[in-house]
Amino acid sequence: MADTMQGIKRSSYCGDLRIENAGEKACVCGWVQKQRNKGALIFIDLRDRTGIVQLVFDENTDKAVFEKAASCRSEFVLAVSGKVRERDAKNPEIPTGDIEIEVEDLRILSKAQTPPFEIVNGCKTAEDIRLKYRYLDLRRPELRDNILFRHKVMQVTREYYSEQGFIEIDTPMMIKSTPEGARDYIIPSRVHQGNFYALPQSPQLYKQLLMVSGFDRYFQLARCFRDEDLRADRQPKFTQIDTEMSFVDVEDVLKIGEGYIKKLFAETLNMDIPTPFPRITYKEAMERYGSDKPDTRFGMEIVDVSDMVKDWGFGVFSSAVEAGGSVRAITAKNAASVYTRKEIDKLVETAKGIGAKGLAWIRWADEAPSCSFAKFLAEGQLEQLLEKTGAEKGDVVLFVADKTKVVLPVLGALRLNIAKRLDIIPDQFNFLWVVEFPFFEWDDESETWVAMHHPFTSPLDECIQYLDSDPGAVRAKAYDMVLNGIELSSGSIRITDPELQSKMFAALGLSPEEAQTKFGFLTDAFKYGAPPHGGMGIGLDRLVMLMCGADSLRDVLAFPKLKDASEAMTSAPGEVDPKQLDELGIAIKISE
RNA sequence: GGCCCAGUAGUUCAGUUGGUUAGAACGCCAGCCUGUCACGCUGGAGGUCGACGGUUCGAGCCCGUUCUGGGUCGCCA
Repeated sequence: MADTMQGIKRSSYCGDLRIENAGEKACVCGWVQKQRNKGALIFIDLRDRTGIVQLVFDENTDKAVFEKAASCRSEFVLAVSGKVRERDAKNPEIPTGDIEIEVEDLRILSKAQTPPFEIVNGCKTAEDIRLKYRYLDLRRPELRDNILFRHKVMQVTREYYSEQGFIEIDTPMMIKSTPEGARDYIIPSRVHQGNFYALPQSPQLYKQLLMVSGFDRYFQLARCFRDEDLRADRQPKFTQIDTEMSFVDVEDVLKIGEGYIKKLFAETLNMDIPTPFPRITYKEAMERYGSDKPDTRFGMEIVDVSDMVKDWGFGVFSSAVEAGGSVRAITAKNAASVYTRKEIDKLVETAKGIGAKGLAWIRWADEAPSCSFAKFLAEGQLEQLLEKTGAEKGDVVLFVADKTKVVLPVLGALRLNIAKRLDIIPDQFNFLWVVEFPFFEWDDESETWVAMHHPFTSPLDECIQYLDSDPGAVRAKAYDMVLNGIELSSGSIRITDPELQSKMFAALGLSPEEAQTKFGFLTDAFKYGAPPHGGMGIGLDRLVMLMCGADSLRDVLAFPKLKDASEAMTSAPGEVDPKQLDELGIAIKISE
């Protein structure tokens, strides 16, 4: 039988004891990190969520307690009482290194099997094994500290938005499924057989209704769900710091967002993030970085050489420009030593994988630059290209010629790929706003315009005139907060004018009837007095991940899902009792 | 769904040209040790080499199929 806590009470966390406590009696509880048996002297490192404290047992003090200590193995759960004393041999490596506890009462509250991996930082054990024993993995200080940090972030978040007059309001988790956007997780209804709720992808529509109700400023640490394939930075359930404000325009929303980041970094990492954040339009972000979420921690910006090369007679370049596309380049400084011919060939394959037809390049390693299309160039043209791209000896220049909507993302992806390889990305936090997103995006598959953000996004005032004539030119009051190449937040000013809203639906090819069925409850609400409003949702998980320096969302979530959206410990999802299915009127048909 | 990478001891890995009984480190178990803190020393246990099939006198290694895990593209308004 295990010992109990009868008659004792924890007086302190392990990691909190200091030299000032020397001479005091203390009772601590925790897990055995390590037992070191010296023969007639045993040390045990006891761990809880605050850290580690050393226990000491002397054979000559109390034989019975000593022998009990000798039986302790890793991960046993102990409660000990004794005297805190200054150590003979101090350990400057840990905060409690000046003291130890001379144990008088030792309780073994729970024995433990040998864990399948060691509970230590820098654990190299494969992640799937650690996820199967997540409760053990979470004992590791680095993971534990991420979870504790996440708690701090959530606290500061609530504090900031409350201070700014935002009201925290829950919105429903079981909502109506709308076929827009990502795939929904759906929940069958028993009462309404054949009907389904959906888990929310975001509280978008409800928070807009709250503005109509007059709450004016709303926030929520909202749980959101999307049934799409997972990535290191994508989980099926995620938490958004969801906000909405009334009587505002773009400036007001961005200012609140910046203020939040500034306070958060100051109070959790003691870092000053300069505000306002740099702003860049979507168009400029695409043209300079080939991405709508640019990583601005390094240069290697895209250069347009279309005008220079279009008449040079090199078919690959000239035909791309003639077809309405462009020829653009990036210059990787001092890359020639890493990017040998063979490595450049790999880059070409990478580029093809992303959608490019090929990659032209100049590699300037030796005295004379070598160029993949040298034989098509006339005297002096290579020099012109080198000058235009700013290339010098030691550099590699890469060219992509195609439709511009292929060229830019390909170069953007190569830019990131190369920067990682060359290890030139400094460790810093570069926040920026990407603004003026296009409202519409042409979808090749359905051959229609679709909303890039969502159909309630307000166009820029000066763009409304193009709605009918040139949808592609319509820019929106939509903005993203970007940190180090990751989209942290997305938001917009919404449409509240019914007339404008119907025009947007029409431009998206939605008939008034369809619009009414899908979104009627929102547009109807707007008929009763809707304040202008807008907001944003900040991805809490991604934010915490970046602040912790973690590589994966799984490192900042207590119980993440695996790549196939299952859960390692409970192996959810699982089958249900046929009776449950009967009540729901559901029959299972496995598709091939 | 496509592509790439990896599966050998509890864990992390090595394993040469296909050749005797598959190794190391950590962990685990036992013994010794009064100031350790990555404790030390001695000894020990621990393997369906992911699975199936094939080639071969002989397969951890070669070939085929398959399973599992990870990354990535598609997808993610």
